[in-house]
Amino acid sequence: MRSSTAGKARKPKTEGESFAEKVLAVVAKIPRGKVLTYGQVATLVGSPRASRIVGGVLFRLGPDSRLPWQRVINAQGKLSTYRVGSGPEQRRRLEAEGLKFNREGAVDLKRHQWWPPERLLKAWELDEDLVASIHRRFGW
DNA sequence: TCAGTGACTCCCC
DNA sequence: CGGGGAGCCACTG
Repeated sequence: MRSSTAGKARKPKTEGESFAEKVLAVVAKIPRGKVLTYGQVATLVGSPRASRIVGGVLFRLGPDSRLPWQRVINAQGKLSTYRVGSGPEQRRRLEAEGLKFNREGAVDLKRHQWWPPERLLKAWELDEDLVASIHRRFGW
């Protein structure tokens, strides 16, 4: 067995799912009419600072995916997908679920942001310290 | 193996 | 409230 790469910690990989797979699993659970931010998703899969990677995963997923990718937005309550062309599609889908956009193109996160129920957190085996940090960081 | 990349976030002014 | 800039880190070729 190779004696590891020098320095940086690598992704588990033998630990079952990859980062991307975890992201998709979380996204699949977001209820209709609710949203998560990229940062929340990253936090929920155990890498609080990997929000950009979450975006990359969803980008590669493609707009035709069966998953509710439209329910992931940025921390400002706005859509980050205009840059890649799927902004109108995402907005249309969210409005179809009852979300309202204000004049600046943002939804009310306080009202629509979702947090998984305890049983899901358990199923995802989130570290207790992580859950505690989530409470602190997002005031959940 | 490794440097480049980006559907992000935060911080500072 | 808005814009600029610097981190961030899994993924990609």
